[in-house]
Amino acid sequence: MELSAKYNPAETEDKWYAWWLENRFFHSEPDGREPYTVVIPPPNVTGILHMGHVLNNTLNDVLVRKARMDGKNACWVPGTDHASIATESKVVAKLKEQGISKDDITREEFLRHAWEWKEKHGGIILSQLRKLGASCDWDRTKFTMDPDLSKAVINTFVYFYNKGYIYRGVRMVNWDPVGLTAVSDEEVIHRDTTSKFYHLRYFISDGNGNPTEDFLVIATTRPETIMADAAICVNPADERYHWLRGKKVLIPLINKEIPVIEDSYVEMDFGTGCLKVTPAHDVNDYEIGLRHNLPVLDIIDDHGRLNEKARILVGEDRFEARRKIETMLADAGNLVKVEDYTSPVGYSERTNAVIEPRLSMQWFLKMDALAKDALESVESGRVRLIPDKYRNTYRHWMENVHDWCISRQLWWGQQIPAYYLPDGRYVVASTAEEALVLAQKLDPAVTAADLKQDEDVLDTWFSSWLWPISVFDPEMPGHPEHEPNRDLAYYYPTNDLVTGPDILFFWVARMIMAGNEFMKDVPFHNVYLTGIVRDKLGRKMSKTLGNSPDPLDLIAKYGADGVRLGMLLCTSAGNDILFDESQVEQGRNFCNKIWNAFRLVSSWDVDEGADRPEAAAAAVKWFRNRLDEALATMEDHYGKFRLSDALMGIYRLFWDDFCAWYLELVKPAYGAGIDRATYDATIGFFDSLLKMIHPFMPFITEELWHSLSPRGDRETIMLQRMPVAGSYDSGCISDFEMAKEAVVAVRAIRQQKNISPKEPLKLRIYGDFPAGVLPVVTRLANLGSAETVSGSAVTGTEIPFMVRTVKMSILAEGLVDTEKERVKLEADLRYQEEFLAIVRRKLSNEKFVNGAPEKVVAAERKKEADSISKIESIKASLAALK
RNA sequence: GGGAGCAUAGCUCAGUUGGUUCAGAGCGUCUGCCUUACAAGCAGAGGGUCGGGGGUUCGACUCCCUCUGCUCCCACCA
Repeated sequence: MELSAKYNPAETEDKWYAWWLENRFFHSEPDGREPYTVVIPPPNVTGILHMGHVLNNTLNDVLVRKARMDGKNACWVPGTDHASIATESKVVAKLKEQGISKDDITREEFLRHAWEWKEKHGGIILSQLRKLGASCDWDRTKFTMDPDLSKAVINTFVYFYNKGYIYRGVRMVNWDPVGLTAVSDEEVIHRDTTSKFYHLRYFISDGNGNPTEDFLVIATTRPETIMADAAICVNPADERYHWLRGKKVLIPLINKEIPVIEDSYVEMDFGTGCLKVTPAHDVNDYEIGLRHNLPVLDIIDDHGRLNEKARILVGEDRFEARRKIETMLADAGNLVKVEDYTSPVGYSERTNAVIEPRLSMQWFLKMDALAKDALESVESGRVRLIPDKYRNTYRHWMENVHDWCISRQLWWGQQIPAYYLPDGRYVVASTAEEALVLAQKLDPAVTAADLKQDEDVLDTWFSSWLWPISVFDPEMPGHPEHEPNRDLAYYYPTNDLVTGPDILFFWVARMIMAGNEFMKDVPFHNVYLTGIVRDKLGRKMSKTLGNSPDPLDLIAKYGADGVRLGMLLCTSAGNDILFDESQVEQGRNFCNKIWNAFRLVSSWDVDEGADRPEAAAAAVKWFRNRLDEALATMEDHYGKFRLSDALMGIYRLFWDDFCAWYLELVKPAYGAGIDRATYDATIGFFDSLLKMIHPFMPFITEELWHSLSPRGDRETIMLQRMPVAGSYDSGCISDFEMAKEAVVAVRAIRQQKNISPKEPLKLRIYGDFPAGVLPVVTRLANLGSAETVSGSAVTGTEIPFMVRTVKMSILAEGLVDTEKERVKLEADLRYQEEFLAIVRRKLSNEKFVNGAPEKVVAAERKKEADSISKIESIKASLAALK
């Protein structure tokens, strides 16, 4: 069969993936083997594949495939996250397009739309992962809102409630006026934002609500909230304002009288030293309000608009109101000045809306005890963070954790299992039936119809923190006394988790908490934290910037193997990835290289009668050792999660060692057959190389592995054992390296002297050269002859060169430019003499000889000896030139 | 404001306890090649006083101090 000179991934990738699925090679069931378990960081159910997913899942797949080939029972559990706020906002937007407002429909109707949306878009990202080659056990696909997983979430809530960890209360929370829900502290992104600093004049009241001549000036960034001011606050130590004690001031525009209070919270040297206290709309002000028993007046509604309590600008958006009130204040004579100002402003991670600190009734989970154990899990090393610089960050977070606001004012998610009695009291239970029983203990008259379930749902992370447990046994969360089922007992704890550092606290830390709580064991042993995928210019890839390529386009253009390789080549743990399409091109080129190496080998015909050439024998011996060496290095890199190093090692092994040296050495002459021993060895090497490459490039390796030798119907490379490093002879490798150096030197001479590669050259060797690899030089440097001569008298018709300490020369009558050679040799001589002087200076330093380890000193002495012999050799060559 | 990290070739990065010519790799660049596996290729070459300065040491890319530049995390100065 004629093979194309270019590898065509489109012809192989879908075929093999379908075949893998058909044979259920990815499927895992508990058995006697050692398990290797990974759970996918569940992507948003309605999401589509982006470069971050490609990075993450490629790394995951490499680890899983490697473990599988190491003979472990590898299980990679896929699934999706319901992503309550992200999904809900998408559904709201889609309904809006259809002219439907969320306010006009019931919860049940909305959820019906949401589930439709989920059914329609929910599978997309998972099918995209298949394109990438991800070897997930699709039979185990889970969704965080599957009925059993949702039940686990509810049980968890009830468990922590009964344990006293969950409480309900009015607290200042981060309100997202676009998502219309509270979000947790972790979901707020602080960004420096330019705004204005308004200096406002508040007149002192005469006691009857009328302004006097006197006034004070406050500085604020939020003039639209002045109507909610409850006081003006100064530092008690601030003598400038002692005259204000006991006074009342009037809020501009609405002339509302508020007191002046003192609190050391106020910084005297910031702004004017006068702070307006607005308890409803600022976290600190709220705290001050509590201390001073100030009233709370909430003038901003859910959507971020001023409500009727503001008295003016009612119905205006907060930012619009800010613009308008500036003019109004100026007109009223209350605006002293406006300065430009930059300060951190909180934005919603999901909707990018400016967060409004707002007082509201929410559910919280106490974190201190959970965080303490989760910190210990990492500090003790039971969970290893890779790279470990994240341990510091992790510790800091765990030591400063706040209680977790777990309620969300959304519909898409697990509804909080709290049931209210008509009198306002409530009970918490897993089901309405159980709730009724509890409620009737409080009030025997209560009926099922009287009970009203809490409207809110739980934070998405309140379900995903159970993921490593609930995907195996959803009965377990909330029931620590439950006997783990067969799957959970076998697969838990999982081995490695690959995820981004941006969700270290959202997700990773909380999974550790849930694992400790319900399993009394950590959920995973290693957390490999990837970098963020950025573009060439270092900008984060994002939809809005439009700088993120569509992974599927890349796969179509370069093949999945090429994309995987391109991603992995620039990946070191924890560092950001500067992605560029040229890397994918490199990946594609590597596919092509492998493909063409195969084409070469497959074109060979074995000649059973042929003898093995010396060069081939040397090549086989060397490559056998080299392969073992490379395998040992590879294992070392895997052990340290240095996957791009492991890959690069294999890449060079294949391209340089195997293709450029080995194959060139064993390649039979055109039209000639190859001897059996060399052929078999080559097929064996190729087989090993394909296995080494397979975790990184699963498709092409499966394709070629099947073509390389006859295989059974259900034989797959993915279930072959990874070659194991044997012991190797480094002397053999070193000898071969010396032969390579000689070949390179001769080739360089050809280039310099413009000698065709086809012209056989005569080589002279002055000294000892490892005899076993001489045929290598003869073959690849295309030598007509190679003779070993004694002495060092190079004649004027030779071009001398050094390979390590061995002098060699090429006989090249008529091509030797004596003058040039002399200049070159003299330069070499000067270099060597300087080098020798440095070495001798070291060796004559007693402190060095006495202080340095023996090995180092011995090495220096060898340098000295080598240098002396080189100098002698160069001098002899120079003498011969004269 | 607090904390962490980074700075090595044109670009992206290795360099594991200070010590074999340890200053490396990949890509890119330059030169010569359509050589019967591969021009998505082959052969060869050039390129860095390891951010600046100081210190410890027989010896520093590696350890310490300092300066400069960048990044990230955390944080309630309105």
